[in-house]
Amino acid sequence: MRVRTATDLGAFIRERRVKLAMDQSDLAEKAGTSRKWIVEVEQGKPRAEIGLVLRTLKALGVSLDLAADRAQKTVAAIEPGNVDINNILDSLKKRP
Amino acid sequence: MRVRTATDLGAFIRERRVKLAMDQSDLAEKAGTSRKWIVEVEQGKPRAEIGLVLRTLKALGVSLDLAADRAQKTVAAIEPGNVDINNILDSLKKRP
DNA sequence: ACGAAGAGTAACCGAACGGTGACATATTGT
DNA sequence: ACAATATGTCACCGTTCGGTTACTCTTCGT
Repeated sequence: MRVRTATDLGAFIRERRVKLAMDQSDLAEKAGTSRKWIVEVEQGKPRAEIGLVLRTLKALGVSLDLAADRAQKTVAAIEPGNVDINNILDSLKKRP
Repeated sequence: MRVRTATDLGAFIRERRVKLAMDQSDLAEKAGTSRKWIVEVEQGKPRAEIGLVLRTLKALGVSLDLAADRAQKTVAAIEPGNVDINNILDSLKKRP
């Protein structure tokens, strides 16, 4: 599922929790947090901390993947047919 | 990229930012946050809030996907060949 | 009809957040 | 060598966090 907002996240977590037949207390314990926090996150709290979110996803057996959108190009790739010379130079420069 | 920890997240964000030839100030502005926050997140701050993280990923043209791990099964699916009768009943129950 | 279980809410509290502005180091281009 | 740029760090501050405990309100099984 593609997650764009905290609300998406909350919906996914709840759905997954229910599918695993856990109640909020179960999940809270497994994720090492409080039931109150689970309630808030499932409601889409945007200020929840990622650390807890990641632990919660782990407790739910959910993996999180990031991918650069094809639509958005790097500056070096905007000119068609270009080699990304800047990145090549950068990575060479960083070696001691 | 699979993200398991806040450190993973930070590394990905930095990598992506550099590829897009943005500095921390650029990204902070685009994501609607402060440069200080970008610094901390790139360093793997586990208590950063997801709302800002999601905005930052958007600013970087990165999509976030969640997927239930195949390994972990729902309770209803543990018994082989079972129909997930609980979920069916639940969804019927929820209709007004 | 009854009690149990799940979910949402409230008040309280210390701890940490994120923004600002300034300063200190790298690192870069000329 | 110099100035410009980028990154990391600091102190300060108002705001909000997350945990705890207790209470309500449904919904459920019996």
